[in-house]
Formats: sequence, structure tokens, C-alpha cells
Amino acid sequence: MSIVNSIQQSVTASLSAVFNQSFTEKDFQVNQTKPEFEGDYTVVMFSLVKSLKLSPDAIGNQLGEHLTKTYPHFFTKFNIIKGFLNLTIADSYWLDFVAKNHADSNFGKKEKNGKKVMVEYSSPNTNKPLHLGHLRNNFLGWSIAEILKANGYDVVKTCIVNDRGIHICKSMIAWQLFANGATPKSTNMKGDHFVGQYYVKFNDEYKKEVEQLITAGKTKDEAEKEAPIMKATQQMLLDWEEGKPDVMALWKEMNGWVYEGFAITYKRIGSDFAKTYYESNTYLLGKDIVQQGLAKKVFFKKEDGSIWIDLTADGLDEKLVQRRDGTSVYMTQDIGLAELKYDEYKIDQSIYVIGNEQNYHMKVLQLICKKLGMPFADGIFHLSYGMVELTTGKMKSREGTVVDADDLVDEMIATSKHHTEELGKVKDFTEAELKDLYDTIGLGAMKFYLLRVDPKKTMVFNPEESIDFHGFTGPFVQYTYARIKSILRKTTTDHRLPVTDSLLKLEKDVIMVLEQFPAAIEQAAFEHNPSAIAIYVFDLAKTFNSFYTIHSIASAETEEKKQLRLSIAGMTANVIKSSMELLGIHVPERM
RNA sequence: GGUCCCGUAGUUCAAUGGAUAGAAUAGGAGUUUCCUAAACUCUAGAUCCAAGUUCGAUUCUUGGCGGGACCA
Repeated sequence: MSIVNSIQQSVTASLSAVFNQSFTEKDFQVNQTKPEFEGDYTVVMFSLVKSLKLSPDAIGNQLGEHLTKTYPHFFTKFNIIKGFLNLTIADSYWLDFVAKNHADSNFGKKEKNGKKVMVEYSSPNTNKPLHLGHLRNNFLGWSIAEILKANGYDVVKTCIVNDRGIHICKSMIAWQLFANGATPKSTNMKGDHFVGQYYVKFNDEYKKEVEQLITAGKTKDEAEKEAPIMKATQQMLLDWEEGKPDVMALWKEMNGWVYEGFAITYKRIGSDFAKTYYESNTYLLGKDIVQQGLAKKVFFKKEDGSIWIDLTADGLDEKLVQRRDGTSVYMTQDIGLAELKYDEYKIDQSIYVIGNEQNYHMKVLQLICKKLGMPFADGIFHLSYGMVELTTGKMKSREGTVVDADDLVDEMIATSKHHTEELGKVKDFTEAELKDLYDTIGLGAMKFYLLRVDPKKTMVFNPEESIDFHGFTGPFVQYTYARIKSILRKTTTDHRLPVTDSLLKLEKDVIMVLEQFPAAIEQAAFEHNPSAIAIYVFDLAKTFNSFYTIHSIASAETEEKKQLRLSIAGMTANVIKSSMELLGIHVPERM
């Protein structure tokens, strides 16, 4: 049980004993005591004033007396300041905590709870390479999956690849027109970048054609519709839907190139999927659901034959679920895919890691599923994340300000290499060890930078800050880990020695943070928020750094102190490693 | 036009309705005969505005102002 839970229990028990009224842990708050006051944890009295009809200080006094008398091995001291009851926890409690948990590399993780959750993330289009925004998505998805695993869930990671549609045909047409048969191999390019070129080429050409038509006297609307390259693209989409062999062959070949490129990027950044869905296989799903919905009168048909759902009673609009020509829309496919996922994996929860521009869409999706009585409807959760902007504003592909994922990873790793060489601490490493270290630090910095912010919030990507290795960064935490490992290598641990010393302030500070790790994991899962872990582990590393710069571990005052500090250090290393793993970040033994 | 999200030090980010709003970075001043200075210590600096609810509001409500997204 966590310390906060223990305090809540004893306080509820003491309250009923002293005041002869029953309370629950929700009737009062337990916080960590602010550093400027004496004590470890604080119970706030104000919320009890009304029901007890006593002053906060009077309640605090009686409660404090009772607690220290009843649980002398847990609470040693108390003081009351302005309605806050500050409690000091016995050193023996903290020492016991370290003794029990310091060697447990699974500390903080929960037993399996028998529930299964799916995390859909990444979900790229096959017409261009991944960019900075995708990185936030990938890191979030991976991390939330790990966090849920640590909370006892079985996790199925999935990806839906947007591999069909007009935008895919655009790069195909441009390739046909301009490539002269070039391939990624012949041009020595990564496949996704190669195909992305033609998507850009399409837009350039389209723009030219539209301008020409406008100069020839067409209106903007007409020009946009009549531009030959656009008409060719639309024809190609129709051909694709009919399964015309040459179009299918080109489509398969170009998507294949993209997948080869994606595979390299995914491997580097550590994304993986238990199952990949392809839109080309799922885009026809959901059509029968439309019919069911009509029969259940959840949907209605308009005069032109199009099918809608009326969500005005829920504060939303009417939403189209099938066009008048009988073709389905994104919403319908998404309902179909949601059902497919449920049928295939029998999941209790389905998390979608998708940007916040789809908030409305996802709200409607869940609402429709509920109205259709889908058994999985309540389990749908949209992990909505904010856009990544640049210091100069938004990323715009048309203005060429999109930060490419591969370039960024290269740059981060190059910077970590440069920095490491400058410091010259690992000159004895082999080539392979060095490469590994550069990857660890570079990717660590990047992942930490993107995960340390609350997912819901729009964040600003500052290139200079992102490659900073000082302060609130991945390398800072990694460095603390490496330092601990270095100390552990140079000392010998003897766990048979009794640990009976009392605690110094800085020792206790570290132990208190360590004790909060399980709570941090729970919070991160509850909020679907990896930044809770990033903030936690940074706090731990910082607290540990302050501790061990003042108190030597290897040459501690006594052998007992040394063993205690080694236990604290070892446990800190374990928890740092576990935390960073939850963020998808490796930690180096040396750096 | 409708719906939703966001405004906190110069900058980037924290803060289940709780004490004097925390960090990082940039600025200023220091720390190495001692476990890796990618570190540590000290210093200065902020809640968009106006009402309301509350013992207590960055947090909740309403109205402004500013920024963003989505739906047509």
C-alpha cells in the first residue's frame, strides 16, 4: 500500500475514533508537506470543519494526538499551521520500504488485471514520409501502451495505414508523368521519401495547370476541376476501385516502396505493431451497419437517398453516414473497423492516438456506436494530442516548413555524437558501443522532449532546446543513471548488513520520491499522460543528484550508511530505468 | 454562423479547489586534491482582463479580449 493510502486509512480510523463520526478518504486531502514546513505529509483540515463544527486547529490537534499515540511506529511527530496538519513519518518506515523494494526491478508495476486494451497509433498515409507530428503520435502511442502494460493490461498495438484514396493516386500520377521509370533503388533514395517527392511534384504541376487555365479565362473553381492532372487522378481512383490491373500493380509497387521506408524509420524510433490494418481492406466495412442503423431508426434517409444521423439533441449536427450514390464516408468505415477490432481481439478498451483536429469526428464516432448499441462503444477512447508547432509558426507542407522525421532523428544522433566526443569520456568504447550510445542519447533526448508535455496541449518545437542535453531532458536523466551504475560497479553491496541508521534529510528526500513511483504510473495511465512519468523521473534524478553530491556513497561515514546509500542508489537506478522504458527511452551504463 | 480547445517568469513547460504558484532554459554569482561538472549551490523574474461561487480560485461559473481547431 502506498504511504498516502496508509495515511488516509489511519486518518479515517482516528477521525471516527476521536469524533465518533464516520469518514472516508474523500473527506480530506493528503498532500506532500511543503519544504518550508516540518513534516513529510500533510492532512488539510478545512474540509472537516463543517461536519465537525470545530476549528481547523482544534481538529488537527486532536487528530494529531490520536495518530501519534495510536500509530507510534508510523507517525512520530506532528504540527499544525493554519489548518494544515503536518505529519512526520518514522524513519523506520522509510528504511523498511527501501529494504523491501530496492532490488525489485518490477517495483511499481501491477499484476495482470485480465483486461485487454488496443492502442491504435502512428497511422500514416502512404504518400509521404513521416514528419515531426507523426513522431509525437508514435512516441505517445508506444508510451501509453507501455504504461497500460505496467498497470496490468494486455495491450495490442495496431496501426491503420491510409493506403488508398485520391491523395495516393496523386503521387502515382505524378510518378507516371515525371519519373521516367525511376525507382528508390535507381535514385538511391529511401522509398517513402522517393514517393513523397512525387506527391510534391503533383501539387506543383497542379498549381501550374490551374494558373494556366485561369489565364485562359476560367474561374478558379473551374480551373481546379478541369486541370488535366487532377482529372487523370480522379480517373485513376475510379480505375483503382474497379481493380484495373496496371493501376493496381503500380499502386502495390509504390506502396511497397513506402513500406520499406517506413520500416526503417519505425525500427529506428522503436515503433511496432501487433497488427496493421490497411484502409484498402477496410474502406468497404460498415455498409451493413448503415442498413442496421436504418432498420433501428438510428439513421434516416433524405429525399436524395443519402443517409444521415441526427445528433442535434446531443448538441452536435446532422452527420452524413452514406452518400447518395451509395458510397460510404470515413465515419462508416471507422465504425466498421471499430467493430472488426472488437470481433478480432475481444478488447475491453480501444484507444485511438489521433490529433485533436479529429476531436469532433471521434466524438461523433463514439456517439453513433453508442446509439447503435455497439458493445464496444463505451470502450472507445480518443487520446487526443495537440499539434506540434515551430517557433516560426505552424508546419506547412506548401511552404516547405515541415520537419522531416528521418532528418530530425539524424540530427539528434549527430548532435549526441558531437557532444559525446567533445566530452571525451568514453574513448575506450568500440565502434558498435559508440553507435549504440549516440542512438540512445539522441533518441532519448528527442522522445523525452516530445513526451514531457501534456499530450492534450499544442506544443512548440524549438530545435535548439530539443537538442539541449541539460536540465529537463532525457540525457540529464540518462546521465544520472550512468553515474549510479558507475558507483555500483566500483563498490560492493552486502545486503546482509542490517540497516538501522536514522535518515538524513537528503536520503529521505530520495526515498520519498521513490515511494511515489507506483502512484506516478497509476496517474499516467488514468490520465493517458506519459508526461506524468517524464516529470516524475526528472524529479527523481534531480533529487538524487542533490543527495549524492553532498553525501558520498562509496566513502560514507559508516559501513551501514554506505550500504543504505547503495540500496537507495540501486533502487533509484531501477526506477529510472523502468520510468524511461515507459517512455520508450533506453538508458546507458556509461556516458 | 455553430461547436470545442488554449492564454502562467524573457522563452519552453508544471501545479487531484489548499500554505509564500513550481521546474527548466536564458540572465547574475559561486562549487572540482573527493564515487564522471551531460552535475551541484545561491540569486532575480509570471497566473490575459472583469465579476461571481468558496474559509481558500491558476484550477469551478459567467462575460470580455487574444490565439487555435473542427463542422458546413
